[in-house]
Amino acid sequence: MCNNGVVPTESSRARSMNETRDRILDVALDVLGENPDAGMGEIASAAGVVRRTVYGHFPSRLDLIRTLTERAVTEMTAVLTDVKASDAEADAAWVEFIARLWPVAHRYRVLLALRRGEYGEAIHGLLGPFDELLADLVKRGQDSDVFAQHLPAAMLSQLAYGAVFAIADSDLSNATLGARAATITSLLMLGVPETRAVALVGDQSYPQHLSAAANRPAPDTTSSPHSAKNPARTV
Amino acid sequence: MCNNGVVPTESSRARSMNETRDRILDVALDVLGENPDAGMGEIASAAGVVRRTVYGHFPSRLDLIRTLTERAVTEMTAVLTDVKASDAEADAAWVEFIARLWPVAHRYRVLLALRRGEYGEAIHGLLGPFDELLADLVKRGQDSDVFAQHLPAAMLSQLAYGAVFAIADSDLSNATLGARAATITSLLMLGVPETRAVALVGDQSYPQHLSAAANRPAPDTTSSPHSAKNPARTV
DNA sequence: TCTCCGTTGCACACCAGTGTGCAGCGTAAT
DNA sequence: ATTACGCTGCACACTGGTGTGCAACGGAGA
Repeated sequence: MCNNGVVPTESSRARSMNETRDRILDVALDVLGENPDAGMGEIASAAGVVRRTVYGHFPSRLDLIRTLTERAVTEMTAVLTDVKASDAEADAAWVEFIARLWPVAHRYRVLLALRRGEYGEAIHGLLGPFDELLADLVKRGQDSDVFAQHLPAAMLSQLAYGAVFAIADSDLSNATLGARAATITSLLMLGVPETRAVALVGDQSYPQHLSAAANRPAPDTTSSPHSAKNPARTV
Repeated sequence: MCNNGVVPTESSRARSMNETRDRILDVALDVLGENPDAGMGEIASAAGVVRRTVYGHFPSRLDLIRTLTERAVTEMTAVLTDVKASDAEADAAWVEFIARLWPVAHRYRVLLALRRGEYGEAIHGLLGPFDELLADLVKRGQDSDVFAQHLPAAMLSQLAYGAVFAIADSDLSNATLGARAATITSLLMLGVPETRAVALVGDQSYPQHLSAAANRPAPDTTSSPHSAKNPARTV
């Protein structure tokens, strides 16, 4: 043994093992994103391993999903706390939050789906702290009259970021204008006037270079290459 | 046989059979609303019959769910087409639509859940025509600059009425202010300015002509303590 | 009264998924 | 070369749901 520390300098064996583990987690995020009811077999083969191997890393399906969720929640929470730390107005903070969340939003969409279904209780519990953080941001906005108050902050925040994920899950998910649309939509339902919303997305995150593209770039009545099972599953 | 017609004047036997059938459908709507993965056994016992009896009326689980969905879609479509028939502005039509849908919204919430999951494809297909109708209404609003255009009508409409169902599913579901909150929220995300939204819900629907009709069919406050599994599941 | 038939209760067979045990294989470390 | 060990492939038991078959019960209708 040349390693008296804990984390640094893993043996090649241990490293490749962690690679497998991480790959399983990554792939599971995708697979479960497409079909929250996917079995361990599907996840395994998608990760290029055998079902038995998955059980070698995660004792149970719940364990895998919990690990998955903890990972995602940690990342999202980090972004959110960081954004909230700034002294910006709530609406600007929201825009920043969505902008930084967007690139990985399609990965975390699965959390909303996982919330229902078999392990919903557990996943819901893990998301609890994050939900509170988010609700707090919205509450701040409501208290400073930046956001509307037609709904309690807890619910309004859920609706707003649920809408963001719904859009991220749609065909617009990759397009940069998807981020813009998602941000504007969420701002609107938070009660931000459209002019203000447009102004915010215009200069806060995605500067001028694509400010013109808002109006239906692709009517998109047909497609839906996305979502293997249910096209346009929206909310 | 005293009955040469088809529907009218059923024998007592046939009537009680249809009662059982309808009761199963009704109960299934509630049970599946709480847990979309509920099995035939759960549905059966909730309806006060045995699992075997359910299979006597519906050859398969899919058949039950399809019948359920067709029923719901028919009702919702009727309301929507009726609302669209008026020459009101799109936003006013939307308000009217939500107002008339609200009393039964908690029953149809299950459709959104059913859309994912096992039979998602089939349910999605059945909802298709309704979705188009709804998208068309939103499109009309966009074309007349009543609704915003940050998203294509097809998606915007889904998001908006998804939000309505999400609110209907929440704790506010029974309170009349739930309807108000749902309407305002959906209007906001459709791009209607807050002042206009408030004005619309203020005098368009609840006051005089509908105030009595909006909550007619037995407030039904008791049934289904709601959300057995996941509290505040929102979107 | 007797017959019909919806309902019941229990019996199955049949999946599909989970989780485990174990022998063996290949490869990096010693 | 030998060991350690992650991965494989196959075995199995178990669970929980679906859908069916069938004898029996019981009330409404002839």
